[in-house]
Amino acid sequence: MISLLKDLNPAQREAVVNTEGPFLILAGAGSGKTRVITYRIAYLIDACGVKPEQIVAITFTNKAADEMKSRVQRLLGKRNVNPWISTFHSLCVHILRSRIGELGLTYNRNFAIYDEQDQLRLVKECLRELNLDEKLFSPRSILSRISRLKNSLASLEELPSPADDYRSQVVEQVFQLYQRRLLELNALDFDDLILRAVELFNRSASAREHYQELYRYCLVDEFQDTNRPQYLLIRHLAGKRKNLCVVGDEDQSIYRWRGADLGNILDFQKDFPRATLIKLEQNYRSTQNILKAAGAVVKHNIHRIGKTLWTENLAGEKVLFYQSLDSIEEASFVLAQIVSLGSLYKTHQIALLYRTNAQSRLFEEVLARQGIPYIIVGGMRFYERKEVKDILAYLSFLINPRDEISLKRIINVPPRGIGEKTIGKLEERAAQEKLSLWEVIAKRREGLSLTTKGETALERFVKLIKDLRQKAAALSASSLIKLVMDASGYLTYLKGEGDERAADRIENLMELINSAREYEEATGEGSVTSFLSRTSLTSDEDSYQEGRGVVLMTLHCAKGLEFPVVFLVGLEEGLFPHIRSMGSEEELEEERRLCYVGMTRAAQLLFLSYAIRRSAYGGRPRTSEPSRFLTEIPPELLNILERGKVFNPQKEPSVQPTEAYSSESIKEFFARHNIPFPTSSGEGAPNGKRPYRLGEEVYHPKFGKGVIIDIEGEGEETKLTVSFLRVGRKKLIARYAQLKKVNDSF
DNA sequence: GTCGGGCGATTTTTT
DNA sequence: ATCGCCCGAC
Ligand SMILES: Nc1ncnc2c1ncn2[C@@H]1O[C@H](COP(=O)(O)OP(=O)(O)OP(=O)(O)O)[C@@H](O)[C@H]1O
Repeated sequence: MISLLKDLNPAQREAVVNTEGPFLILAGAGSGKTRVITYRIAYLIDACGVKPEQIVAITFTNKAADEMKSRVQRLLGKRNVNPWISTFHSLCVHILRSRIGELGLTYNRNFAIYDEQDQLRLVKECLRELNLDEKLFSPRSILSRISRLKNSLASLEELPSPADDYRSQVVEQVFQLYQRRLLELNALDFDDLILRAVELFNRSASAREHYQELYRYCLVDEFQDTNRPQYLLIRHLAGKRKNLCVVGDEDQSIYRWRGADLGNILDFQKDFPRATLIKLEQNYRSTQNILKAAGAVVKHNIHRIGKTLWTENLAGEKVLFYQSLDSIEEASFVLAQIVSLGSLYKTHQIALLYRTNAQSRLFEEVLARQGIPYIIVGGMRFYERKEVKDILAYLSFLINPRDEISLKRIINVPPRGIGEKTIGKLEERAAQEKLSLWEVIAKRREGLSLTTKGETALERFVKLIKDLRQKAAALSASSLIKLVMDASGYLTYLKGEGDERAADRIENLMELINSAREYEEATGEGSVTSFLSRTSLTSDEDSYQEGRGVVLMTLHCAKGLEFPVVFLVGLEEGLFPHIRSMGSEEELEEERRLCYVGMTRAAQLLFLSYAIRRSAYGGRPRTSEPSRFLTEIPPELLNILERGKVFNPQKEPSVQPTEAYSSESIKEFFARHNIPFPTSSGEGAPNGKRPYRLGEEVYHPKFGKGVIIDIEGEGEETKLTVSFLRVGRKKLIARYAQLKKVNDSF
């Protein structure tokens, strides 16, 4: 334990050895906040004799939780020690599965957890019931407003203050019905998990005292991104002991869009007036250049407290910047650069970060083609795939007969002749007689003038469900999944489709069985409910194993992680900052913080790239200007790579930056590996002098370096649109503009 | 009444 | 790529 403390600086040590009472640690990126949490846990167990199960640590993502678990494990050696380390949501599910009865509502422990798909179905159902037109009130936006409303609430017992405009009134109306339905369906959405846990602690002294007694030490990472209900939960857990340690960085607050509230930091200081405030100012992660560049970007935020952050690390390379003509070239550059870094870095030391999940596709393709191992974190989630969701919906409905959303999802999947009309009649009766849909289906279908076909189909469906339900009790999740797939005819149905798409789906279902089996083996937990919890709470199949390859993920996912090499791609206005976040200064500042988070993930090398043209899903390519964040980095911190060249870190870059690249061009690289290189369409003036080409790099005495993105007219009349790195897009007349061609590397 | 094909609109970020 | 919607086939 003495050796533990050697790895800490004095400020960190203070935060670790003072184990009693409230602590607030505010500090910049890479200053060792997470290290404080992990060491504090280890110290509590090792030096203070605290029982591991008396400690609860909360992180923001499952990845972060896993990471923290293994770090703690490592600090404590081989001893098998299990403090509770999880996300807010997992913790709440854990609490609610054993105590939800004490809410005094009609919930029971087999409650379903609704993901966004389920939520949308429910919102649509509510809209229909309220005779509101989906066209006028998009379910998506209603849902997001409901979520915002809920996350601003102290608890679900509290009614929102009445709104004055019509739309807000509609939202509140839908919200009320939506919550009532969730209760009827014995289901909770993600927000409810927190809110109902808070409500449980408000209402049940016994539950509250139980957990306060159990969790004597409470630690929270990424505190800046907690929302109101999460803060209230923490406050409950801290109880009278107030052994609460929270760490955060307001510059890394990137979840305000889902209700994260910096006010929590102020409230913490109000609610725990004797809290010790600790600031950490030394960054241990990044090179000076990376840190300076990231700091320069985030300084452009006006609504910011500001803080000191310095490092003893080397200056390192400048931030490397590559400007490509289109997204394909960007992917090619990244691929070539990763290959050329191959001698210095292992693939798993490299991360590829982007703003939106959709951007991963191209990179996946080039990496796969080249045989470079990679893993994708998040994105198209396994448990959200249609076929997987379908089977999980069967499970959910078997376990929780009130789960009508799942029932309606699977009642005619595979198609068994129970169509819209039939379901309509059943629902009508359910509403009239105040029965659940399933009760009507199972017991009260007479006299509904159903077709013979519908009637027999229902008869068989009822038999199927009753049969499955009877067997379910004795089966593990994996066996039940297998049984459901066979008995429901789902597998046969997919096999009948016969195309490769269906083959993929079958494979995914086999993988589902597998993941259930692995879960059972890893946890010794056979219950279907607990497997269903897991599928709702964790996004990835256990695909995220360290050391498996280049890590591809969104910037949001990367929070809290660190990599020797980071590629931050798609730095274009409209993409990053994202067009939908450019509406207000607040949103823009959040995008900027996201950029700061991304840049500060890098320890040694940071590559930024940008594509002039990019085609969105199927549509025509759009041209865009470089992200404003690029222009916010002081030029002297940037090393602008020439098109077609990769950076070669073996040469000494800080002396002569322009000579720092390898002479192997990307083109040669592709030729060597026999990959067709994406070409840009050549256009330009035919007469006399060498014409300008689209995508060509030029230099303007006033505007600096830029790339030609459009050419109009011919000869003397040629007009060029040039995207300049520093000043953005300009239209120039070729004859007058004193443009110099920079080079012709392709 | 049900089902499947074709068509158009639509996707930020996550638990 | 996927979902909702519309239309024609059974
Ligand atoms: N006192 C220290 N001595 C040496 N290395 C340290 C020290 N404190 C932290 N580090 C290292 O610095 C890096 C960043 O630490 P950590 O992830 O805990 O920072 P953080 O503040 O949580 O970062 P962020 O907010 O950016 O996620 C890690 O690699 C960690 O091992």
